Amino acid sequence: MATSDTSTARTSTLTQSQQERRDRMLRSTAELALEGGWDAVQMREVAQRSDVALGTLYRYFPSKEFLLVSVMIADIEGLADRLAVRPAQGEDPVERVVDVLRRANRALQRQPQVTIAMIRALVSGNEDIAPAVRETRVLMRRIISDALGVEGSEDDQAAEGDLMPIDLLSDVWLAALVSWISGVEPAGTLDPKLERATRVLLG
Amino acid sequence: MATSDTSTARTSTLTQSQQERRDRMLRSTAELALEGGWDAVQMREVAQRSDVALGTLYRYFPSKEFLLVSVMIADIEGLADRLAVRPAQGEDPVERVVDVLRRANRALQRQPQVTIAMIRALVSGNEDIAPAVRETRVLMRRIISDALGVEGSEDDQAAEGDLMPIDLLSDVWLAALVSWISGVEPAGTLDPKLERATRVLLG
DNA sequence: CGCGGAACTGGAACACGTTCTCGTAAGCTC
DNA sequence: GAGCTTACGAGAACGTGTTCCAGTTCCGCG
Repeated sequence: MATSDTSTARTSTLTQSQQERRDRMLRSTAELALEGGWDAVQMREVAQRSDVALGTLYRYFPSKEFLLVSVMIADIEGLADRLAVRPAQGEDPVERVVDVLRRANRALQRQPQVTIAMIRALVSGNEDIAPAVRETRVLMRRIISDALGVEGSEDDQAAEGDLMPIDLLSDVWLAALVSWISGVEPAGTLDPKLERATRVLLG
Repeated sequence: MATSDTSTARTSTLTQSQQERRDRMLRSTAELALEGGWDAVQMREVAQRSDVALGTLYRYFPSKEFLLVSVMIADIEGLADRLAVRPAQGEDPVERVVDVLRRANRALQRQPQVTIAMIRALVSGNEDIAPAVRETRVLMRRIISDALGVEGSEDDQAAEGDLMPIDLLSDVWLAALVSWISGVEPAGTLDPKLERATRVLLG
């Protein structure tokens, strides 16, 4: 759903070739991040691999952080699509959330260098990417609440019901990722920690 | 306690003049961050204000992030000292935690530019500052558990009792700070969010 | 005191994110 | 199709974090 929607605000004003250019840049970024992490994602190199001038890269993505957060958004949308196709396992809503978080973390840890680079950009504090960062946070929350099977009405305005535990859980998720990329905790502690947190917060 | 301890590992091997140099550099950093935030903390400028050569600055603090995290550690230790002198208010342990977090946030928000710069360094993902980052996380957790009046034995090994809620709360605290510096949430939402989180997690 | 090594200074040099300039190509309107 | 506007390409240029180097000072030790 997310990838095939050609009428969104972001894609509507781009020609075909522009869309392709944008995709190339995102792909090159992911490639470079996969090969050498944050340091390997160098703007000149991204531009070159994408057959695009440096200035063009900056026209599409006004900073390195913006570029990496954009990759992250695309990644999360991909994850959301996969989750839509094959929803979380389990009868118990809590179990489903645990399952989803595990799958998400597995995907993230499969390419640690990429994840680290993306999270680093996400929390960089760069002001000009605030909307993009907000979007990732919304997506993270949505992944959790979808798995939980939230009973709220259509408009996300209402349904204050029990949003807070979800908010808290997504905060814990973010903090866990930050702890990981900061070298404070090894990757292996992510899942157990989040599983316990899920049971405490939603159980 | 933290500031007057002259026998710790970090300070024991430094001469008087070296200790003074180190203090000057930390002070200059805080000054510059106060004036113009992250961008204003420029290594050449820090060195110049501290009457120190650039190379010397780098001998003491191997990166800009390390420098700012060091300022943060000093800050938190100062806060811990103030808390030791005038402990948190309230009969109820949960209320005390709420109170402490409020005081901490007030201190942080009084100098938003400084805080933003410090948090940005804290979550930078820079590998060579992992120990320092770990230290700040320990200090943050300690502030919470002290306020809560944790009943564990002396050695922090044992007392698994209910450390997790404290861990979670400190994670939420970090995530809230990150949300703030990322421009995802305004500063004003920090306190209410943390207060509700505290009640949910510790209540 | 004299000496050897570590610490410090001043400054050049390097790397990479970001900006700017200028000429060319592409797409839109009449 | 002609002209106008906007996007793009190529590359120079700038700023700042970081490293490096040659010379100097400081400090402990014989």
